[in-house]
Order: sequence, then structure tokens, then C-alpha cells
Amino acid sequence: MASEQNRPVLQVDVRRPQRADARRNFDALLAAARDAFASKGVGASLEDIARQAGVGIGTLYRNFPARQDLLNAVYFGEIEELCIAAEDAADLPPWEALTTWLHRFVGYAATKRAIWESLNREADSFKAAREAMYAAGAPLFERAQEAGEARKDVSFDDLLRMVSGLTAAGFVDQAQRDRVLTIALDGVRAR
Amino acid sequence: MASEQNRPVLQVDVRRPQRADARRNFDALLAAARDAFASKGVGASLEDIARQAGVGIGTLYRNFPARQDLLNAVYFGEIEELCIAAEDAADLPPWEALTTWLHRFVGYAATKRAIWESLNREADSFKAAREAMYAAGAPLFERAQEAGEARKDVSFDDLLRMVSGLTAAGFVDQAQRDRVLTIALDGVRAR
DNA sequence: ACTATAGCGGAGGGTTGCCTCCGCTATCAA
DNA sequence: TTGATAGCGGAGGCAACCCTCCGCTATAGT
Repeated sequence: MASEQNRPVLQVDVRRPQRADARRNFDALLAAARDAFASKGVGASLEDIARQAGVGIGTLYRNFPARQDLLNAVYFGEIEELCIAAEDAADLPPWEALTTWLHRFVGYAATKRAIWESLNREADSFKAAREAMYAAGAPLFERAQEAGEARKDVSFDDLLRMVSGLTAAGFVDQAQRDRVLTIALDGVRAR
Repeated sequence: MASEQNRPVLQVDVRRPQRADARRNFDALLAAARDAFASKGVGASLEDIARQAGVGIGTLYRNFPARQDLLNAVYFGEIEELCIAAEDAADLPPWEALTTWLHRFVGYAATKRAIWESLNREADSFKAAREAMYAAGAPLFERAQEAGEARKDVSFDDLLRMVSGLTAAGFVDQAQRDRVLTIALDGVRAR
């Protein structure tokens, strides 16, 4: 349903500028913001981000008048990638499809914190993005449930919050993170 | 092991003052800090904390010269309570003892964030506190393993990081948090 | 090449938080 | 009661960050 004909909700109100140099700056800002939010959390300094992107602070504010706009742009990008990942995973057998997607979810280094810090925000745009993500992931989970692989007394919301908690936790390394995720997911498996 | 003869590591270098009014202030600061760190994370404003405690900012700094000192004092208090909780739980059957303690761990509202944000800090004092907590909790886990209730291919460190991730995650309510924790712990159960 | 203008960027004013310093006050031992 | 002093607290200097504003520069259409 909708506007661009089939991609639904993910519509950022901030638009990519027209002029070539401006577009370069826009993209550099987005990349810098992604890094900064990932490594320092949502409170990262905007001036640092601008400096990191090699542009003036004024340019940052022109493109993203409020911190939230920048956060949204980054966040929505992540969500979109997750939606695509869900489509990719759909070919696998039910349980693998689900776990593959969730590992991917956890693996996204960038904006990890932002993602879960925002999970119960009330702002409309966040709601929309979250719904998009739910829409992408829930089918994988339901399929696993129907195949008798996943417990039926667990909701997708439970699952996603569990996983996003793990996303944010501190681990020694990537391997431990994956190991722990696998363990936790074992708890979701039908016995 | 040492000095006070049997409580090991948990020794805060900050000391409770002598004079009655000073002690009152000290305790008020600690309580305010506990709240503030819990609700706003480790970055909470020290001036807010002092105001909340009803003392001047100068008093805060006299007792806790650096933010870290205050954080330590609060954090160590939490850890100590967790150690005691572990002792209390020791009477229960192996698996219940473990899960009861872990639910308790998650349930501690105060300094939730501080706890996990600090889990892989390098500072000595943090290491010491973490070790104390591990020393208190690991026996519960080992007992559950020996009783054949908990998987043997999971380490206590894995378990604790998993749980501390859930501690920090955003949940709709306490009930969901407990439910999700139970699910995740099912993954740790021996099959 | 020329020009209208989209876009740049950083100076600067405001706010908030950090931490020090020191004159004042409450406590408590004598 | 009183005096020595532990302890108080907030004014104030500093630093970081936020965001706006506007004179300058690069772009792109002609």
C-alpha cells in the first residue's frame, strides 16, 4: 500500500539535497552520525559529528534542524536494512530464517544503542519505523511457530525486546555475543 | 581476603563522615545518586543530585571528589545487596536458587544502567566489585550445572552478560521483563 | 564565461554542567 | 557555655555543547 507504490512506512521527512556538493555533505554527515551514535550513544556531540564529516556545524543544522531528525535518518536507514535482511532470510527453513535475521539484527554495530533506547519512544516517526520492522520480522517468527519450531506462548514483541537487550549488552567479543544469542534463542524454541 | 577478616573485596575508599549532620548529608547524597543514575544513566547531573539531596554542590564534592567515586559508592552498595541475595537464595533447590537470584539481579531498578555500562570497564575498583559479584553468583550456577539442571557449555560470564543485557533493555512492564528473562533462562536449562 | 543562488561554515551568544574556593555555621568535647 | 573546627554551600571561572545568523563560495543553468 502507498505512495512509492510498495515500500510502505519508511519515509523520512528530511530530504537529500539537489546540488552535488550538498549531497556529498549530506551523506558524509549521515555516515559520521551513524558512527558517533553507535560509539557514544544518542548523546553524541553534534559538533563532533560535523567535524568528523568534514563540514561546518551550520551545514549539519541545515540538513537536520533538530538532533532528532538526524537520529531518525540514521535509525530509519538501519531499519530499512533490517527489512531487506528479513526478505533475504525468507528463503531459509523457518527456524534458520528467524535466527539468521535476529543474528543480523544483533550484529548491526551502528546505532545499536539508539535502536533500543528508542524502542519505547512515543514519537510517531519511531512508531512507524518500529512497525515497519515488526512487519518485516513477525512473519519469520510466525512461520517458525507454525512449523512447530518456536514456542507459541512467546510474542514477537517479547522476542524483539529480548534480542534488543542483548544487542545493547556489553560482550567481550562478537563470538560471545553470538553464542549468548543462540542460548537465549534456545529458550524460544519449542520443546 | 583480609583486613576486616572476612568480607573480601568490597571496600570503598570513600568513608562515611563522623559528624551527625555530615552523615545525614552523605546518606542523602547516596540515595539521590542512586535514583538519578537509575533514571538518567551514569551521565546524570551532579548538581541535580546535590539539589535533590538537599545539600550544596560543595558537599557533594567533599564526599565524592570525582563522579566515579559517587558512582562506585552506589554501585558497590548494589553489588553488596546482590551478594547477600545470593546467600539468601542458597537454601533453595539448585535451579530455583539460580533463577531467583537472577530475577533479583534484573529487578534491581536502581543503577541498572550503571551496572551494565560498567561491566567491562577496566578500572580496578570495578574489577574488584565484579569479582565479588561473580564469587557470589557463580556457586549458584555451578550447583545448577552439577545437578544437571543447567547446560555445561555455558559459562557464568555468558549468563551474567545475557542477564545484564536484559536488565538494561526497555520493557513494557515488570511482568514482560520477568517473562522474557524466564524464556531466556530456558535456553540455559539442560535438555 | 557569467550570474543567480543554493549551499557553506564558523563566529558568537546562550545554556548547562563541572569543579574549586573560602567565608560562614553547626556540632560536640571540654 | 564556649571555643575549636568539621562541615556547609553557593558564587564564580571554565569548558562543552547547542543553535542561529549572515557574509562568503561553489555550482549549474544559460
